Amino acid sequence: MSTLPNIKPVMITSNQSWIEGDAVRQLEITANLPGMVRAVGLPDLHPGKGIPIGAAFLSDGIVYPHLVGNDIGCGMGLWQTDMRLSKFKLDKSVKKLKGFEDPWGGDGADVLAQHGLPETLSPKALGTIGSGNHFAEFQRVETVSDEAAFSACGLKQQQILLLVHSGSRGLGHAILEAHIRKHSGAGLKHDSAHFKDYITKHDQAVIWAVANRKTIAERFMTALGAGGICLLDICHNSVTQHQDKWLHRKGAAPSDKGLVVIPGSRGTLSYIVRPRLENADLSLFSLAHGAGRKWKRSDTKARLSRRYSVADLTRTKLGGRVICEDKALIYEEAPEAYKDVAVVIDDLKNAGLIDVIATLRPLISYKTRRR
DNA sequence: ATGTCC
Repeated sequence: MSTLPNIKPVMITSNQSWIEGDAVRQLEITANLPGMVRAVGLPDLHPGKGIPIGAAFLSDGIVYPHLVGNDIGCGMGLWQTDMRLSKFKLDKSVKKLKGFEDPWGGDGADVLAQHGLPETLSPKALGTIGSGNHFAEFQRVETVSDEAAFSACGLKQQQILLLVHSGSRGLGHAILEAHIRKHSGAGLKHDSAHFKDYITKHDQAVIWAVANRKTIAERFMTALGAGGICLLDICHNSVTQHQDKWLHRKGAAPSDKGLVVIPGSRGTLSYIVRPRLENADLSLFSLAHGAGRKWKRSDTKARLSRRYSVADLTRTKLGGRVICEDKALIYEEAPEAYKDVAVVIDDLKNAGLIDVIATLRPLISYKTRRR
């Protein structure tokens, strides 16, 4: 008599953190796909389109492209600009930030070549943020809790930072679509030709997304007459080889790639954290990638429109400005639609997975602006 | 999430 596999996901949460039942059910179902050996739900876990977001899955001999999703390579890049906080003019900067919906005027083929990618790989989309939860955000240092680690990575309290959240745009979308058309939700056996084809394209999309965040950062800094250096770039949607198995991260930041930035929402602080490697295996070398959604996009307008006008939403409780000239999106991405990132951070800390190095305060959150 | 429909 054979027994069905029953993989129990490990949950990195506490009773102070709210996880939807739907998200847990999605996690349990996904954890029991053929070949799955371990699964982890992170404290920002929330329901997705069948697959939960804020989770990591380890499989043996098989890869599931739909667990990575369409935004292959999506992640967070953090730049330290050469603009000093004391000289940063909020209103003036807000006025200067425009035109990012137009194609980038630079040499996309050259950027791709610099990253070792074919020059024909969607060069025109490079430098565009996209929609949904993507953004570019200027920030300032709010608190430093580990001075040594803070300065060791080159951080300076007086410098304006730029956080970019974007991914592989139409490229990743096309890669997943092509896979789904042929194989639906089926996995790819690691010795098949389709597997090799997918992994090759996936790895290109991951690099493309890095190039995209870099191009976006340069566009934004150039718009303010500034330069800057990249402090970190962390991908939270990918599948990578892990020992002799395959590790899918769906809205999960790696804890074995150095410092990680975990943003809350445009109305809360972001956290720069140092993963604690000695405990990293507990969560499949993965961390929360943000606060996680609390409300469905489709619910936000009804829940908030009587409390806040669009104009209200262009300013946050922390004094930040929001550039989002899309009425639906400005409600969908309201801080209230997200869980409390402080609780997410607490859960990761209490699990022994991270130490907080610093917190960052949003100054200008750029989503989209009409031409 | 998405040149948001091939």
